[in-house]
Amino acid sequence: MTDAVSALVMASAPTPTSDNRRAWEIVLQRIEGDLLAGTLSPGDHLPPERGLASELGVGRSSVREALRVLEVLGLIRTQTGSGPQSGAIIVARPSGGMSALMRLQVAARGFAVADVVKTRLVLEAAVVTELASPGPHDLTPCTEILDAMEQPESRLTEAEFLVLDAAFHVSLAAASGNEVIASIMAGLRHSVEGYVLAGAPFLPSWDTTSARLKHEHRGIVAAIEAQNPELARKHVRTHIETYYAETRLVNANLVNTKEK
Amino acid sequence: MTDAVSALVMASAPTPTSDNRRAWEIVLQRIEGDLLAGTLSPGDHLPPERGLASELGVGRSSVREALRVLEVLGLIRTQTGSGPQSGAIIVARPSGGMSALMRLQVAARGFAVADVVKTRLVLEAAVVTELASPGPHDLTPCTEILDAMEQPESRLTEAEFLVLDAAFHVSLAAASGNEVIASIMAGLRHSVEGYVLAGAPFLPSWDTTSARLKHEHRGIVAAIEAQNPELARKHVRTHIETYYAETRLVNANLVNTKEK
DNA sequence: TCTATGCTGTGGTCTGACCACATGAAGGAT
DNA sequence: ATCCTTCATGTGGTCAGACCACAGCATAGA
Repeated sequence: MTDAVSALVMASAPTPTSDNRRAWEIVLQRIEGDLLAGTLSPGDHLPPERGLASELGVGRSSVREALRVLEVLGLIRTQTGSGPQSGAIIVARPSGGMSALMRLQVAARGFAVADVVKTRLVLEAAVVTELASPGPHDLTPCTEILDAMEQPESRLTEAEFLVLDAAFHVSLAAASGNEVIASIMAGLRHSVEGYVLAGAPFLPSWDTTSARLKHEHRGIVAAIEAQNPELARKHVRTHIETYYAETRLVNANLVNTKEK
Repeated sequence: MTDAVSALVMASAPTPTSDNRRAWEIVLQRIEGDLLAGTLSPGDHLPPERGLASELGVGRSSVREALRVLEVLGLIRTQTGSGPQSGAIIVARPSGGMSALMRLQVAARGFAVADVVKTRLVLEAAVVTELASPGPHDLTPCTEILDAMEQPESRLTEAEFLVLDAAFHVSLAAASGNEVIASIMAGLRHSVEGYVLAGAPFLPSWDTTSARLKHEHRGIVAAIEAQNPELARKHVRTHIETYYAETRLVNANLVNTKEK
């Protein structure tokens, strides 16, 4: 369809007509512009909602719609009260926004769980490849999480275990130093957390599964520390694919259970 | 810090106290729940804002804040008027939300441009590897975009060319059949589009650069069609890294220009 | 049968009001 | 002088009501 392609080019042309933007978009663009211009930086306060509204000539509710978007996207944090910590503050924490986006897209069938898992595989393979190559990589946070998972006296529930499992994988991505990949990993992992957790009680043996997961985690870390990228990738592949196969089985069981 | 780890576990515990959720979160969770339960599916209409508000016992403005979030995240599309196309409709288009998220995070310095480029590299290498392996892959949309880029009579501006360039890379990801990777690629590409476009006029020769880009695109497609994953990855790596090196150079020039 | 007109319900926006909250200044007690 | 209590202030969070623009549809008329 050359029509579609030409439409693509057309869409990039600016519309010199009247201001068709909705009021909350004006607010959003203003803040984005201030960020790009350096007028606004992480740690800075946004103007009060009422001030922003009168300054931009829009209603306070429109300002609030824009701020809500920024909050969900992980750009700002809001707090009531007075003082230096109150108001809306630029924070730029992408993980939360990424998680919300992916979780909702999975819920709305925009993202297939299988694609989420495949993407995890691609990214985590790249992460361990990077970590297994020479360089200043600090795996301390990762191993600390593994230690916590293996405390026999802590009697972790399935949910707690899975939280730590997610944290381990995200910490690997964080250790690679790529904030973008770390955020995406966090989003991918959290987006399917509900499915994994819902299926846990239906596993043949949670003890067996969790023990295997813990063992595989150690294997990944060992391969990284041995600077063996191929082995690390292989372990990651096995880890995630087996995990997913069990999850898929579990979901099938869930469907069967519902149908009964 | 074992403290941090234990805090992680604590955070997963439910809070049995009063309902601390904000009103718009109630709306968001309601819609997410309906999606997960299958009550709401892509193509369905959301209840009218006023009805949702009274049903959930919140104000209409709170409902609107939640809907605004869903709209930016690419889950719904809203339209005024009456009839079957009006109201809020579930659409589940993740690309727009991904682009908005990443663009704003780059603007707020939550994402470094270098990390964005590295992530593109990782994902696009995986995409071409997949495409170069046997299977039913339709590259027609990709080559049509390349055709449009090479029309000598179209006299594309830099902006139009870059739009098509972005579309080509996204179409590759889409051809691989992984919607998650395709959305992320779209987001990554669009998040840095402003930087690339701003630097284009400062390139030594736009004709030379664009000709090289077009040639490299053909090389990538040729390697895919030859089912040569290694060559395809190599071309992708060269393509993106050279592109980024020029962009970085351009940004340095921009800084120098500003300092003069 | 076709056309024009107005009704209806939708999202989009603004205004004003009230609340809960955290801070910090003012004032009183020690 | 120091400490504690009290309250004024400004912030976000929320709601109710009003109005607008718009798209469809039913109705009445030609």
